[in-house]
Amino acid sequence: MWLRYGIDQDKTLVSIEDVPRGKTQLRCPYCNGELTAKKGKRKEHHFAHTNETCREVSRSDRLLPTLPLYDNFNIWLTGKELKQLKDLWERYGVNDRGISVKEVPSILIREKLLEHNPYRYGGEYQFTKLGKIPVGALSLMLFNQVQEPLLIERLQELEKNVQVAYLNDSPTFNECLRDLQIYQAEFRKILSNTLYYLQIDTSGGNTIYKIGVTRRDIETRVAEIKNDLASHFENFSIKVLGTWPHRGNVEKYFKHRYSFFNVTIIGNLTEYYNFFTPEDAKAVLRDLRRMQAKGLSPIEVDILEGKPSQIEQLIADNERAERRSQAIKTGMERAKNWGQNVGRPSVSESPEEFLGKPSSQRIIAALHEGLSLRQAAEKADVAVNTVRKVKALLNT
DNA sequence: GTGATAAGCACCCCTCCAAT
DNA sequence: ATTGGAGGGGTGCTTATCAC
Repeated sequence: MWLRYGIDQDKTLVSIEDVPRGKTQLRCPYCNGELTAKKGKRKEHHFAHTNETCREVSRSDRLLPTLPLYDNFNIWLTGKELKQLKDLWERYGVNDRGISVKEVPSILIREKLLEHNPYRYGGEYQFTKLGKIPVGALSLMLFNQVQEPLLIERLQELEKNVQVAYLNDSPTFNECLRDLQIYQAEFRKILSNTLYYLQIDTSGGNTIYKIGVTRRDIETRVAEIKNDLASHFENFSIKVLGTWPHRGNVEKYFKHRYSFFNVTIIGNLTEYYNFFTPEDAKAVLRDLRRMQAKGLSPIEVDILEGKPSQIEQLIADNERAERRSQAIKTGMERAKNWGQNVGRPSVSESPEEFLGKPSSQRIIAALHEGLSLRQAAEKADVAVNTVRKVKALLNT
Protein backbone atom coordinates (compact mmCIF):
# COMPACT_ATOMS: atom_id res chain seq x y z
CA MET A 1 0.00 0.00 0.00
CA TRP A 2 1.41 3.35 -1.04
CA LEU A 3 1.69 6.49 1.00
CA ARG A 4 -0.39 9.14 -0.73
CA TYR A 5 -0.06 12.06 1.70
CA GLY A 6 2.73 14.13 3.16
CA ILE A 7 2.58 16.97 5.68
CA ASP A 8 3.84 20.49 5.08
CA GLN A 9 5.25 23.02 7.57
CA ASP A 10 1.72 23.94 8.69
CA LYS A 11 1.11 20.29 9.57
CA THR A 12 -1.58 20.01 6.92
CA LEU A 13 -1.88 16.98 4.71
CA VAL A 14 -0.91 17.39 1.07
CA SER A 15 -1.99 14.86 -1.55
CA ILE A 16 0.42 13.34 -4.04
CA GLU A 17 -1.75 14.87 -6.76
CA ASP A 18 -0.93 18.38 -5.62
CA VAL A 19 2.86 18.23 -5.87
CA PRO A 20 5.28 17.89 -8.78
CA ARG A 21 7.41 14.77 -9.09
CA GLY A 22 10.75 14.52 -7.35
CA LYS A 23 12.08 15.60 -3.95
CA THR A 24 9.60 17.57 -1.85
CA GLN A 25 9.61 19.73 1.25
CA LEU A 26 6.94 17.46 2.68
CA ARG A 27 7.41 15.08 5.58
CA CYS A 28 6.08 11.61 6.29
CA PRO A 29 2.94 11.89 8.45
CA TYR A 30 4.13 8.95 10.54
CA CYS A 31 7.89 9.39 11.02
CA ASN A 32 8.53 12.96 9.83
CA GLY A 33 11.11 11.69 7.34
CA GLU A 34 11.71 13.50 4.05
CA LEU A 35 9.59 12.44 1.10
CA THR A 36 10.11 12.11 -2.61
CA ALA A 37 7.09 12.20 -4.92
CA LYS A 38 7.12 9.19 -7.23
CA LYS A 39 5.01 10.11 -10.20
CA GLY A 40 5.97 7.83 -13.01
CA LYS A 41 3.93 6.33 -15.82
CA ARG A 42 3.66 2.74 -14.66
CA LYS A 43 2.95 2.66 -10.95
CA GLU A 44 0.30 4.52 -9.06
CA HIS A 45 1.59 7.91 -7.93
CA HIS A 46 2.85 7.88 -4.36
CA PHE A 47 5.36 9.21 -1.88
CA ALA A 48 8.54 7.35 -0.98
CA HIS A 49 10.90 8.12 1.89
CA THR A 50 13.95 9.94 0.56
CA ASN A 51 16.03 7.86 2.91
CA GLU A 52 14.85 4.77 4.70
CA THR A 53 11.18 3.80 4.74
CA CYS A 54 9.81 4.09 8.26
CA ARG A 55 8.37 1.20 10.18
CA GLU A 56 4.80 2.50 10.27
CA VAL A 57 4.56 2.71 6.50
CA SER A 58 6.50 -0.44 5.63
CA ARG A 59 4.89 -2.70 8.20
CA SER A 60 3.22 -5.42 6.21
CA ASP A 61 0.66 -6.35 8.85
CA ARG A 62 -0.75 -2.88 8.81
CA LEU A 63 -2.80 -1.29 6.06
CA LEU A 64 -2.73 2.41 5.51
CA PRO A 65 -6.24 3.73 5.97
CA THR A 66 -8.24 3.36 2.77
CA LEU A 67 -11.83 3.99 1.80
CA PRO A 68 -13.80 0.74 1.77
CA LEU A 69 -14.82 -0.39 -1.72
CA TYR A 70 -13.23 2.62 -3.31
CA ASP A 71 -10.48 1.22 -5.48
CA ASN A 72 -10.18 -2.36 -4.36
CA PHE A 73 -13.17 -4.45 -5.29
CA ASN A 74 -11.65 -7.84 -4.57
CA ILE A 75 -12.56 -7.12 -0.98
CA TRP A 76 -10.24 -9.30 1.13
CA LEU A 77 -10.40 -12.41 -1.01
CA THR A 78 -7.33 -14.33 -2.04
CA GLY A 79 -6.80 -14.94 -5.71
CA LYS A 80 -8.22 -18.42 -5.43
CA GLU A 81 -11.33 -17.34 -3.56
CA LEU A 82 -11.92 -14.55 -6.04
CA LYS A 83 -11.70 -17.03 -8.88
CA GLN A 84 -14.26 -19.26 -7.15
CA LEU A 85 -16.59 -16.31 -6.79
CA LYS A 86 -16.24 -15.30 -10.43
CA ASP A 87 -16.81 -18.89 -11.46
CA LEU A 88 -20.03 -19.08 -9.44
CA TRP A 89 -21.15 -15.84 -11.00
CA GLU A 90 -20.61 -17.16 -14.51
CA ARG A 91 -22.46 -20.39 -13.82
CA TYR A 92 -25.31 -19.19 -11.61
CA GLY A 93 -25.36 -15.50 -10.82
CA VAL A 94 -25.55 -14.27 -14.39
CA ASN A 95 -28.78 -16.17 -14.94
CA ASP A 96 -30.01 -15.48 -11.40
CA ARG A 97 -30.00 -19.16 -10.56
CA GLY A 98 -29.71 -20.48 -7.04
CA ILE A 99 -26.47 -22.13 -5.98
CA SER A 100 -26.57 -25.52 -4.29
CA VAL A 101 -24.98 -25.87 -0.88
CA LYS A 102 -22.35 -28.28 -2.22
CA GLU A 103 -20.92 -25.59 -4.47
CA VAL A 104 -20.65 -22.89 -1.83
CA PRO A 105 -17.29 -22.28 -0.11
CA SER A 106 -17.99 -21.41 3.53
CA ILE A 107 -15.62 -18.42 3.40
CA LEU A 108 -17.89 -16.70 0.89
CA ILE A 109 -20.83 -17.06 3.27
CA ARG A 110 -18.82 -15.94 6.27
CA GLU A 111 -17.74 -12.83 4.42
CA LYS A 112 -21.35 -12.20 3.41
CA LEU A 113 -20.75 -12.48 -0.31
CA LEU A 114 -23.27 -15.29 -0.60
CA GLU A 115 -26.40 -15.76 1.47
CA HIS A 116 -28.98 -18.42 2.17
CA ASN A 117 -32.43 -18.04 0.64
CA PRO A 118 -34.77 -21.01 1.28
CA TYR A 119 -37.32 -19.80 -1.25
CA ARG A 120 -34.97 -20.18 -4.16
CA TYR A 121 -35.50 -22.84 -6.73
CA GLY A 122 -32.66 -25.26 -7.29
CA GLY A 123 -29.84 -24.18 -5.01
CA GLU A 124 -30.68 -22.25 -1.88
CA TYR A 125 -27.77 -19.82 -2.02
CA GLN A 126 -27.51 -16.55 -3.90
CA PHE A 127 -25.21 -13.57 -4.31
CA THR A 128 -25.51 -10.71 -1.82
CA LYS A 129 -25.19 -7.11 -2.94
CA LEU A 130 -21.67 -7.11 -1.55
CA GLY A 131 -20.92 -10.34 -3.39
CA LYS A 132 -21.86 -8.79 -6.72
CA ILE A 133 -19.29 -6.02 -6.35
CA PRO A 134 -16.12 -8.06 -7.07
CA VAL A 135 -17.71 -9.32 -10.28
CA GLY A 136 -18.96 -5.83 -11.15
CA ALA A 137 -22.56 -6.96 -11.28
CA LEU A 138 -24.04 -4.52 -8.81
CA SER A 139 -25.79 -1.47 -10.21
CA LEU A 140 -24.28 1.92 -9.44
CA MET A 141 -27.25 2.90 -7.31
CA LEU A 142 -27.02 -0.22 -5.15
CA PHE A 143 -23.26 0.11 -5.00
CA ASN A 144 -23.75 3.46 -3.29
CA GLN A 145 -26.17 1.88 -0.86
CA VAL A 146 -23.62 -0.74 0.10
CA GLN A 147 -20.61 1.56 0.26
CA GLU A 148 -22.03 4.57 2.09
CA PRO A 149 -22.58 2.92 5.48
CA LEU A 150 -19.17 1.26 5.24
CA LEU A 151 -17.51 4.64 4.66
CA ILE A 152 -19.11 6.06 7.80
CA GLU A 153 -18.45 2.91 9.80
CA ARG A 154 -14.74 2.97 8.99
CA LEU A 155 -14.54 6.67 9.83
CA GLN A 156 -16.04 6.07 13.24
CA GLU A 157 -13.76 3.12 13.82
CA LEU A 158 -10.70 5.29 13.14
CA GLU A 159 -12.06 8.05 15.40
CA LYS A 160 -12.55 5.47 18.15
CA ASN A 161 -8.94 4.30 17.74
CA VAL A 162 -7.70 7.85 18.17
CA GLN A 163 -9.84 8.36 21.24
CA VAL A 164 -8.67 5.15 22.91
CA ALA A 165 -5.02 5.84 22.08
CA TYR A 166 -5.32 9.42 23.38
CA LEU A 167 -7.02 8.52 26.64
CA ASN A 168 -4.55 5.71 27.31
CA ASP A 169 -1.60 7.89 26.33
CA SER A 170 -0.66 5.08 23.96
CA PRO A 171 2.54 5.16 21.89
CA THR A 172 0.42 4.49 18.79
CA PHE A 173 -1.50 7.73 19.27
CA ASN A 174 0.33 9.64 16.56
CA GLU A 175 -0.12 6.79 14.12
CA CYS A 176 -3.84 6.55 14.88
CA LEU A 177 -4.33 10.29 14.47
CA ARG A 178 -2.54 10.31 11.11
CA ASP A 179 -4.61 7.35 9.96
CA LEU A 180 -7.77 9.27 10.77
CA GLN A 181 -6.57 12.44 9.07
CA ILE A 182 -5.54 10.62 5.90
CA TYR A 183 -8.89 8.84 5.82
CA GLN A 184 -10.73 12.14 6.29
CA ALA A 185 -8.74 13.66 3.43
CA GLU A 186 -9.61 10.75 1.13
CA PHE A 187 -13.25 10.88 2.17
CA ARG A 188 -13.30 14.60 1.58
CA LYS A 189 -11.83 14.14 -1.85
CA ILE A 190 -14.57 11.83 -3.09
CA LEU A 191 -17.28 14.05 -1.59
CA SER A 192 -15.88 17.19 -3.15
CA ASN A 193 -15.62 15.56 -6.56
CA THR A 194 -18.37 15.68 -9.14
CA LEU A 195 -18.79 12.63 -11.34
CA TYR A 196 -19.40 13.44 -14.99
CA TYR A 197 -20.25 11.42 -18.05
CA LEU A 198 -19.66 12.67 -21.57
CA GLN A 199 -20.60 11.65 -25.05
CA ILE A 200 -18.10 12.44 -27.79
CA ASP A 201 -19.21 12.32 -31.42
CA THR A 202 -16.42 12.35 -33.96
CA SER A 203 -16.69 13.45 -37.52
CA GLY A 204 -16.05 9.87 -38.62
CA GLY A 205 -19.41 8.88 -37.17
CA ASN A 206 -17.94 7.22 -34.10
CA THR A 207 -19.38 7.79 -30.67
CA ILE A 208 -17.32 7.28 -27.54
CA TYR A 209 -18.06 8.02 -23.94
CA LYS A 210 -15.99 9.31 -21.06
CA ILE A 211 -16.37 8.94 -17.29
CA GLY A 212 -14.44 11.13 -14.89
CA VAL A 213 -14.43 13.34 -11.84
CA THR A 214 -13.59 16.97 -11.30
CA ARG A 215 -13.58 19.47 -8.47
CA ARG A 216 -13.97 22.39 -10.82
CA ASP A 217 -17.06 23.27 -12.80
CA ILE A 218 -17.88 21.00 -15.69
CA GLU A 219 -17.37 23.65 -18.40
CA THR A 220 -13.74 24.14 -17.40
CA ARG A 221 -13.15 20.41 -17.42
CA VAL A 222 -14.84 19.93 -20.79
CA ALA A 223 -12.70 22.69 -22.29
CA GLU A 224 -9.63 20.88 -21.02
CA ILE A 225 -10.79 17.58 -22.48
CA LYS A 226 -11.46 19.26 -25.82
CA ASN A 227 -7.88 20.39 -25.77
CA ASP A 228 -6.63 16.86 -25.04
CA LEU A 229 -8.70 15.36 -27.84
CA ALA A 230 -7.89 18.00 -30.41
CA SER A 231 -4.63 16.25 -31.28
CA HIS A 232 -6.44 12.98 -32.03
CA PHE A 233 -9.63 14.02 -33.75
CA GLU A 234 -10.11 16.65 -36.38
CA ASN A 235 -13.74 17.37 -35.78
CA PHE A 236 -15.73 16.33 -32.77
CA SER A 237 -18.37 17.52 -30.36
CA ILE A 238 -18.76 16.90 -26.65
CA LYS A 239 -22.10 16.52 -24.93
CA VAL A 240 -22.42 16.37 -21.15
CA LEU A 241 -24.80 13.50 -20.42
CA GLY A 242 -24.81 14.05 -16.71
CA THR A 243 -23.05 15.34 -13.62
CA TRP A 244 -23.40 13.91 -10.13
CA PRO A 245 -22.04 16.17 -7.40
CA HIS A 246 -20.40 14.45 -4.38
CA ARG A 247 -20.26 11.16 -6.25
CA GLY A 248 -16.48 10.88 -6.68
CA ASN A 249 -16.72 7.48 -5.02
CA VAL A 250 -18.41 5.97 -8.07
CA GLU A 251 -15.73 6.62 -10.68
CA LYS A 252 -13.50 3.66 -9.84
CA TYR A 253 -16.39 1.29 -9.48
CA PHE A 254 -17.73 2.42 -12.83
CA LYS A 255 -14.40 1.58 -14.42
CA HIS A 256 -14.40 -1.77 -12.67
CA ARG A 257 -17.97 -2.56 -13.70
CA TYR A 258 -17.59 -1.48 -17.31
CA SER A 259 -13.94 -2.38 -17.87
CA PHE A 260 -15.10 -4.61 -20.72
CA PHE A 261 -16.02 -1.54 -22.77
CA ASN A 262 -12.94 0.46 -21.84
CA VAL A 263 -10.79 1.77 -24.66
CA THR A 264 -7.53 3.63 -24.53
CA ILE A 265 -7.38 6.35 -27.12
CA ILE A 266 -3.74 7.07 -26.64
CA GLY A 267 -1.27 7.50 -23.80
CA ASN A 268 -2.97 8.75 -20.70
CA LEU A 269 -6.41 9.17 -22.22
CA THR A 270 -7.77 6.01 -20.66
CA GLU A 271 -11.18 6.84 -19.28
CA TYR A 272 -13.02 6.31 -22.54
CA TYR A 273 -15.67 3.77 -23.40
CA ASN A 274 -16.87 2.36 -26.64
CA PHE A 275 -20.10 0.38 -26.80
CA PHE A 276 -20.85 -2.17 -29.44
CA THR A 277 -24.59 -1.57 -29.60
CA PRO A 278 -26.77 1.43 -28.84
CA GLU A 279 -28.53 -0.76 -26.24
CA ASP A 280 -25.30 -1.17 -24.30
CA ALA A 281 -24.77 2.58 -24.32
CA LYS A 282 -28.33 3.16 -23.16
CA ALA A 283 -28.02 0.63 -20.35
CA VAL A 284 -24.90 2.30 -19.00
CA LEU A 285 -26.48 5.73 -19.10
CA ARG A 286 -29.57 4.36 -17.39
CA ASP A 287 -27.38 2.80 -14.71
CA LEU A 288 -25.82 6.22 -14.07
CA ARG A 289 -29.11 8.08 -14.12
CA ARG A 290 -30.66 5.73 -11.59
CA MET A 291 -28.36 7.25 -8.99
CA GLN A 292 -30.32 9.82 -7.07
CA ALA A 293 -28.72 13.15 -6.30
CA LYS A 294 -26.38 12.65 -3.40
CA GLY A 295 -27.75 14.16 -0.20
CA LEU A 296 -25.08 14.80 2.38
CA SER A 297 -25.55 13.54 5.92
CA PRO A 298 -24.39 15.80 8.78
CA ILE A 299 -21.24 13.70 9.16
CA GLU A 300 -20.50 14.06 5.44
CA VAL A 301 -21.07 17.81 5.59
CA ASP A 302 -18.49 18.02 8.37
CA ILE A 303 -16.02 15.94 6.38
CA LEU A 304 -16.57 18.06 3.26
CA GLU A 305 -15.97 21.25 5.23
CA GLY A 306 -12.85 19.74 6.73
CA LYS A 307 -14.24 20.11 10.21
CA PRO A 308 -12.20 18.25 12.82
CA SER A 309 -13.92 15.35 14.56
CA GLN A 310 -14.98 15.57 18.18
CA ILE A 311 -11.91 13.78 19.43
CA GLU A 312 -9.61 16.00 17.36
CA GLN A 313 -11.41 19.05 18.75
CA LEU A 314 -10.88 17.77 22.28
CA ILE A 315 -7.18 17.17 21.64
CA ALA A 316 -6.78 20.63 20.09
CA ASP A 317 -8.56 22.24 23.05
CA ASN A 318 -6.34 20.41 25.51
CA GLU A 319 -3.23 21.42 23.62
CA ARG A 320 -4.32 25.05 23.56
CA ALA A 321 -5.01 24.96 27.31
CA GLU A 322 -1.59 23.40 27.89
CA ARG A 323 0.16 26.09 25.84
CA ARG A 324 -1.70 28.82 27.72
CA SER A 325 -0.87 27.24 31.06
CA GLN A 326 2.81 27.20 30.11
CA ALA A 327 2.64 30.83 28.95
CA ILE A 328 1.09 31.96 32.23
CA LYS A 329 3.66 30.01 34.23
CA THR A 330 6.65 31.53 32.44
CA GLY A 331 5.10 34.98 32.62
CA MET A 332 4.67 34.74 36.37
CA GLU A 333 8.17 33.34 36.75
CA ARG A 334 9.52 36.32 34.82
CA ALA A 335 7.52 38.74 36.97
CA LYS A 336 8.90 37.11 40.08
CA ASN A 337 12.44 37.58 38.80
CA TRP A 338 11.70 41.28 38.35
CA GLY A 339 10.88 41.47 42.05
CA GLN A 340 7.13 41.49 41.53
CA ASN A 341 5.16 39.87 44.34
CA VAL A 342 3.31 36.81 43.03
CA GLY A 343 0.64 35.17 45.11
CA ARG A 344 -1.30 36.20 48.12
CA PRO A 345 0.47 39.08 49.96
CA SER A 346 1.34 38.41 53.55
CA VAL A 347 -1.16 40.42 55.52
CA SER A 348 -2.19 39.07 58.90
CA GLU A 349 -5.30 39.68 60.88
CA SER A 350 -4.67 41.54 64.13
CA PRO A 351 -5.57 39.60 67.33
CA GLU A 352 -8.39 42.10 68.00
CA GLU A 353 -9.90 41.59 64.56
CA PHE A 354 -9.72 37.84 64.97
CA LEU A 355 -11.29 37.86 68.42
CA GLY A 356 -14.00 40.19 67.17
CA LYS A 357 -15.29 37.68 64.61
CA PRO A 358 -18.69 36.13 65.41
CA SER A 359 -17.21 32.63 65.45
CA SER A 360 -14.56 33.74 67.94
CA GLN A 361 -17.21 35.34 70.10
CA ARG A 362 -19.15 32.09 70.18
CA ILE A 363 -15.97 30.25 71.22
CA ILE A 364 -15.24 32.73 74.00
CA ALA A 365 -18.78 32.30 75.33
CA ALA A 366 -18.45 28.52 75.26
CA LEU A 367 -15.10 28.63 77.08
CA HIS A 368 -16.57 30.87 79.76
CA GLU A 369 -19.18 28.19 80.36
CA GLY A 370 -16.23 25.96 81.40
CA LEU A 371 -16.55 23.60 78.42
CA SER A 372 -13.58 21.55 77.19
CA LEU A 373 -11.82 22.44 73.95
CA ARG A 374 -13.72 19.74 72.03
CA GLN A 375 -17.03 20.60 73.65
CA ALA A 376 -16.47 24.29 72.95
CA ALA A 377 -15.53 23.49 69.37
CA GLU A 378 -18.67 21.41 69.00
CA LYS A 379 -20.87 24.09 70.48
CA ALA A 380 -19.39 26.98 68.48
CA ASP A 381 -19.39 24.86 65.31
CA VAL A 382 -15.66 25.39 64.68
CA ALA A 383 -12.53 23.27 64.68
CA VAL A 384 -10.66 22.33 67.84
CA ASN A 385 -7.59 24.21 66.64
CA THR A 386 -9.61 27.40 66.26
CA VAL A 387 -10.71 27.12 69.88
CA ARG A 388 -7.08 26.63 70.79
CA LYS A 389 -6.08 29.74 68.91
CA VAL A 390 -8.76 31.84 70.64
CA LYS A 391 -7.72 30.48 74.01
CA ALA A 392 -4.06 31.24 73.33
CA LEU A 393 -4.87 34.84 72.35
CA LEU A 394 -7.05 35.34 75.43
CA ASN A 395 -4.15 34.24 77.63
CA THR A 396 -1.67 36.77 76.22
C1' DG B 1 -13.60 40.32 31.67
C1' DT B 2 -12.34 35.28 31.79
C1' DG B 3 -9.79 31.54 33.14
C1' DA B 4 -5.34 29.99 34.88
C1' DT B 5 -1.48 29.76 38.41
C1' DA B 6 0.88 31.04 42.83
C1' DA B 7 0.99 31.55 47.46
C1' DG B 8 -0.91 32.43 52.15
C1' DC B 9 -3.94 31.10 55.30
C1' DA B 10 -7.80 28.99 57.94
C1' DC B 11 -9.66 25.05 58.64
C1' DC B 12 -10.46 20.03 58.85
C1' DC B 13 -9.08 15.41 59.85
C1' DC B 14 -6.20 12.40 61.80
C1' DT B 15 -2.49 10.45 64.74
C1' DC B 16 0.51 10.24 68.53
C1' DC B 17 1.75 11.26 73.22
C1' DA B 18 1.28 12.23 78.06
C1' DA B 19 -1.44 13.45 81.99
C1' DT B 20 -5.48 12.62 84.51
C1' DA C 1 -11.32 6.00 78.94
C1' DT C 2 -11.07 10.94 78.68
C1' DT C 3 -8.75 15.11 77.92
C1' DG C 4 -5.41 18.57 76.37
C1' DG C 5 -1.37 19.42 73.57
C1' DA C 6 1.34 19.15 69.40
C1' DG C 7 1.78 18.62 64.73
C1' DG C 8 1.44 16.61 59.81
C1' DG C 9 -1.32 16.19 55.58
C1' DG C 10 -4.89 17.80 52.82
C1' DT C 11 -8.73 20.98 51.18
C1' DG C 12 -10.59 25.08 49.80
C1' DC C 13 -11.07 30.09 50.12
C1' DT C 14 -8.81 34.49 49.28
C1' DT C 15 -5.97 37.66 46.99
C1' DA C 16 -2.65 38.56 43.91
C1' DT C 17 -0.77 38.41 38.88
C1' DC C 18 -0.60 36.64 34.10
C1' DA C 19 -2.17 35.70 29.11
C1' DC C 20 -5.61 36.23 25.96
